[in-house]
Amino acid sequence: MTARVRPDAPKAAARGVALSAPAPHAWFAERGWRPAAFQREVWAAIAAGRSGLLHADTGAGKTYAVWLGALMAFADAGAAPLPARAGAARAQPLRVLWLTPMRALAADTLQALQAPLAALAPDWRVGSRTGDTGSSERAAQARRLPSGLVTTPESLSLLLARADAPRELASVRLVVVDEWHEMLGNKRGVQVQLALARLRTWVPDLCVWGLSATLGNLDEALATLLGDNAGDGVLVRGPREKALRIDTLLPARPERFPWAGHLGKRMVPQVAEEIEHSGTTLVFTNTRSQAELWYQALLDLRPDWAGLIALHHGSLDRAVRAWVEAGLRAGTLKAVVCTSSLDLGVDFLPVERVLQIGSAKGVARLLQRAGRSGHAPGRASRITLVPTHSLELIEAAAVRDAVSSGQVEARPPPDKPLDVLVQHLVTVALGGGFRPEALYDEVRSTCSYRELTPAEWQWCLEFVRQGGPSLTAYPEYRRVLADDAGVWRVPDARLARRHRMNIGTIVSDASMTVRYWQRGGQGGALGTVEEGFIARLAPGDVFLFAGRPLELVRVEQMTAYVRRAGAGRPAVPRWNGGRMPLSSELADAFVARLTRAAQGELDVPEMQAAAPLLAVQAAWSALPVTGTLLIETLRTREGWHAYLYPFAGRLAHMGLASLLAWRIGRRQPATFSLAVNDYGLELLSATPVDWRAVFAEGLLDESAVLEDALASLNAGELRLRRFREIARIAGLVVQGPPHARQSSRQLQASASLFFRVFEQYDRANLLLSQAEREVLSQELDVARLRQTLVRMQAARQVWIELKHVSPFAFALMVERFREKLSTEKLGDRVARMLAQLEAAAGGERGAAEPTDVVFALGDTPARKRAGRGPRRPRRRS
DNA sequence: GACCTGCTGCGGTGTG
Repeated sequence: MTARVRPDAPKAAARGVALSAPAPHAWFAERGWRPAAFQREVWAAIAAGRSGLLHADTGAGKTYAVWLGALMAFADAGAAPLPARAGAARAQPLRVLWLTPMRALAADTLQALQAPLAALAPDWRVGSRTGDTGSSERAAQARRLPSGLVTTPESLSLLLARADAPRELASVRLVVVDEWHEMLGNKRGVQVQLALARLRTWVPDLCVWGLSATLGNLDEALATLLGDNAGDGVLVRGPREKALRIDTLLPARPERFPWAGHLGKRMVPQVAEEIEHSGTTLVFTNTRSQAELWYQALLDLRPDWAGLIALHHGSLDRAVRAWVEAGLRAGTLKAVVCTSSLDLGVDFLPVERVLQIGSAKGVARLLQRAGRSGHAPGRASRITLVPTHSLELIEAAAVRDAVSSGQVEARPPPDKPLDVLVQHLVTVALGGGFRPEALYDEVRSTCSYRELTPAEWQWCLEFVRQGGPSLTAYPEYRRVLADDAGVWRVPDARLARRHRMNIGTIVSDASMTVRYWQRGGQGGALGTVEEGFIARLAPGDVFLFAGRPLELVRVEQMTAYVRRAGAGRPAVPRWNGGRMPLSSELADAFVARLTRAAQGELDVPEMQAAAPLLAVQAAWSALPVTGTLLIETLRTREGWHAYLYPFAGRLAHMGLASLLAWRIGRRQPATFSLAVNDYGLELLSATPVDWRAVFAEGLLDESAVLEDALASLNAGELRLRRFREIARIAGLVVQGPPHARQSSRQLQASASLFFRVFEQYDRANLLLSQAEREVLSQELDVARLRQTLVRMQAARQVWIELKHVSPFAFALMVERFREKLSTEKLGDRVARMLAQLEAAAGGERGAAEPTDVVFALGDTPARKRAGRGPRRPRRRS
């Protein structure tokens, strides 16, 4: 193998990487491959035994990953030249572990690796191992692992739990973590960190490489991947991102475009038009029910597209989704309406257009989705934003600004989640056992646990030894015991099986399978919906799911049996999914846009389309711009309203709203209704509040924010919810085997029981405090909340006494009505509000009376029936 | 009494 000096690697040189990289093997040369600079950089680093992180933008990642996979063959060849090994009788032992976050990616990766590996290293066998792996392959792997193994973090943990793990895994030379950005910020990533620490103990000079898409904290991503060895890591950047085009589908009549709402059905005809004139299109929506509704709406408009457009989201059965994916690959589908379920995964070459309905909520997500189009080399990616209300026009302009200035979100790794550690302890006890002192050092070599205190460590040991003080009486919580030699092991095969069935950190929602009803047998599975939704239906009711109206036939054993239903007005399932807030990066770009608009700069089509709304906002109130805190107050029949726009995302706003309400309530008795969205929040009191006086009294003080936030919310309920997940991960409650799985309701009940027991008898239980920490950081976004308070204090306050509900306030008002809907359908009510607002906005501004909307909202059904108009406002002095 | 916000991802069963 020849070496070649590479003159152009300033970055690598700065970090001290060897400058020589092997030339491509003849097999590659014959195929015309000329490695790019960054590929050589990675290659050289691996040849030098260094670890690192390769960052390449979406769309190119897969390809690079494959090259990296080929590189590992060369890395290994350093020890034994390829030609000599070609005829080797004995296959290589496990050399390379390749981790992917998705089973589907494992299959793809394997396929891509097979040809180059067969040519370069014929004595290598490659295989994959995921939950999909068949029993014969499993049996073969139990005898002998392949030389290159593509697997998931969970399956790797299962490998670590094998008694022969130390011997079997000691031959590993290189671990590649694909899509590291997907795992870095969550507990799956923590599980990967722990597994890597384990492997490093057996293989001190283990080479570890991460592959990552665009990320705001690349250095941290590298450090987290490598733990204590980070000092030696190399960060390699791929070529500058490919051409990316972000445009917006502007509403036909911007001045009539709604100020609130999220479905965006008004845009259906325009979207259909775009689909009509494009190649294969992905239509991303933010929620599963929104995907269902959009799919239906498109079909209603274009019945001739039946069979040409499809639906894809996480609650659909895997077989259904596989069919859609195959259709995409084959290019037989014109469009697919989907959720994040198609963010990752198979490279769909034929995808030409990507449409994003509603806010993408973050820059990284937008880039990820844009990257799904124009996958072929030399083709640009294009994403078209489809706003669902007027404020999203501004967001569209903002997100493009953020992309061009490289403002991408960071994903911070979780801070020592003890549930994951507890699970890992049992895994390690199964996989050959451990000595606490040595394992403590190993665990602390990871980034997430480097601050783990001896007391916390002891607590975890005790917890796996006997379940902590309150569970000592139960044998199933005596999971790990020290043997005579002082090695901690799992003493019981039954406990071992129980643990293996519970490995992993993903905890799913309570859900029920939906199946076609068939006499004398089970019909095909369509997917899953939440138990709570089905519970509200009676047999005969119709709901929309998997893109078709279904009639509920009966419910049996966690399965809802259905048949096709005719036309009608179906219900749409609701899933209590995640609640992604607008990212700080995007919010900042949003405010920057408003600030420029306030200076008269409307230089892009989106801002021009938003101009009517901005004009009304400016005339009736003011634009919330950088450095100011806009506080709108309003007096209606409902009471005393205050609207604030901190732009901190809905999670922080929720915390902030309840915090403010609670602090005001401490000064004077008051009850508040709260409403939040990603832009701001509303406080509404039925009794008089002197807002200015209240805000003057240190209401925005950021000290004691933790205590106040917890006190102000129903923190108990939030903590319990969080604790349920923790209990599953820590192995306190287990699902049981697939054939006799407990219902999620049962699981929840037992988790709640533990919660209460711990609260009463074991207050020091660290899993309880972890639940609290997770509530604060993940449900309330406390760091952002605190930051926001600081920023609000420093800002200049702009007080506006509203006469009309301002456009920004309008969205919040709608939000609140969603919560407590009475006699009127939300849609009707919003439509009426809109009509009146538009009338007010369209008429002579001075002439409009301060009535309309606000007071119409206070209209009672009785008055409406009596045909009387809205009551006149009772004006305050 | 419906509802028109709320994403994604994995794993296990068996033994000659």
